[in-house]
Amino acid sequence: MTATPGKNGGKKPVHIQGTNLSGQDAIWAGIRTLREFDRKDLVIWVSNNKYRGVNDDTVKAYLQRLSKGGYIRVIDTKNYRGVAKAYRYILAQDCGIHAPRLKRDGTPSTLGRGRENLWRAMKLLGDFDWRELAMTASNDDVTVKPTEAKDYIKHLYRAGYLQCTQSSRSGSRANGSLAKYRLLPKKNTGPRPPQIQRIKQVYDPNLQQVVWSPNEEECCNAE
DNA sequence: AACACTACAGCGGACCCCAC
DNA sequence: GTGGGGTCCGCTGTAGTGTT
Repeated sequence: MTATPGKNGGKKPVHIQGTNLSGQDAIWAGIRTLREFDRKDLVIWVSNNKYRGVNDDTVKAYLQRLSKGGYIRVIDTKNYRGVAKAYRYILAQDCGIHAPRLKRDGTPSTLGRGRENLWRAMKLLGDFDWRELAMTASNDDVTVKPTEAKDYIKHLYRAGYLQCTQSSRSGSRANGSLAKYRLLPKKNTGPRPPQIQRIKQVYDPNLQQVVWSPNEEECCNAE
């Protein structure tokens, strides 16, 4: 299999996608609405309702994962003119509004869970330093390293999402303390965590916009 | 200890081929 | 002609290492 260079296959950066629903989110919403469906039903529903331009192959691949994971079940197959075959699925396990994140073999994926926990912990804690944030964001399923929490704080602070409520005191090791931060209420933009992209810019999927980039340092209000 | 940078693993989406 | 399966590529999130 060789991808044609000009076709630029592969995942696009979230800010290019320009939607607050991932393909999987849209597909899962369609499954929960239809309950019983074949692939064509689902593609039509998704394109009409949630996510214009979702690729048929994306639906196909996600259905495979859901099927392997036991979230949907094949209840029927039908033949077209005795040639092409189509599966009919039924929702077998409804885990709620959030689309299950699955690996190719159908087992749960923890990718991105760390950021979700950090974002939730910020809203929960009020004032926090990076150690407290990492501890609160960690649970049995996901371990958030302090350095990850620190990096996330750094970027959100630059993006103007966090207020520094207490500077760090590193002069004396005995009574030294870590800087404390607080999420600004007006920056609690929604349930989805702001993402630190590979090019180090901060993208808020709730607002569907880039809120800070290294080229626009002045947009960061260091308070 | 804190910060900066780089590399890697694995996921999501798209392309292509093949079976029916 | 249609749909399933395999594969590839770019991305994100995470881990590791070096520097200050």
